[in-house]
Amino acid sequence: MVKKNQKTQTYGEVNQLGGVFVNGRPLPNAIRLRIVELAQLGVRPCDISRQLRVSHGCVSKILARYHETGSILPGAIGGSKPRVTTPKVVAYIKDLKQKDPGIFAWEIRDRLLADGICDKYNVPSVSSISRILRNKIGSAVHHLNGHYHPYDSSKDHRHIYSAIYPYPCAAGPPPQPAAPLSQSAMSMTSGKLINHNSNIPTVTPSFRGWPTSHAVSDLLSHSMTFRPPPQSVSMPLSGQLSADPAQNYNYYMYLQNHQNSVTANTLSPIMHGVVTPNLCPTSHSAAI
DNA sequence: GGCGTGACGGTTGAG
DNA sequence: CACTCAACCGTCACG
Repeated sequence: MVKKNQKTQTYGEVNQLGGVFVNGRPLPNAIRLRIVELAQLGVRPCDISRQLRVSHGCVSKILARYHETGSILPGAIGGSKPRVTTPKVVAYIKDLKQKDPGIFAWEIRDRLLADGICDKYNVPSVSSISRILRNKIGSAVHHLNGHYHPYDSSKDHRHIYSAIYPYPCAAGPPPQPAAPLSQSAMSMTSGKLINHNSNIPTVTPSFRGWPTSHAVSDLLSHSMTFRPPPQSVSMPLSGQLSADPAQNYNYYMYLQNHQNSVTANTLSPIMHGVVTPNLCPTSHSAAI
């Protein structure tokens, strides 16, 4: 596993356009930035695809996401859905049940909302509450009171996992549509963090979700200040990318991200919770 | 030729 | 701590 990761992340794979990519991993933020940047300069997606040597499907996907959410960042990879039946919620349900053995599951649900234990985004479904009553509080009492709910729709309550569900991974402000870059946004300097190894700006969301369009604009503004690596790799000005530098640049970014991932400069913002954990190195892999 | 989209093989991380 | 599984990824091929 580790061996395979190291091999893949070191060498990557080459797509039909000659670009280097790592299967299963997001493109580097700098590439994503370039895609959005070039699109806003009026470069056609097909040309962006050729210039950056990224598949047009990927360009299409990134631009579509940007227009929809205002973010260029990849989504949160991995992990499990948040649990709504936290110990606190279970304890509260148990308390309600003990105080009023005849209470219905839907009444408990209403109480959870009314009492501020849950909000509309993380309140358990009626069937979930029934399951809690059945499994965690005692089936005997539950059945004797005739409140057993035979239908278990536990597979159907995914709607409760909202984008603003308040847990560390998906919490945060709702997505905002993309807006044209403004000069004021371009000149913003707060709310960002510069990676000193690469001079690539990093947004500083304290959540694992989308940054605001301001954050994206900020990112875009600083992508212009990206410094090319000292080797033969160059980073042309917007709209003037040539194919080969793009490939080198692409490949360089993978190597650089791989190297950065184990440095204190990269780990520091992560430890301070200002970089999306999705972009953090893990114990299994150091890739972003 | 350009673009949207689904299948595919892959990675990730909470549980 | 190995495993599961559902989230995500980019590429590719098709229409």
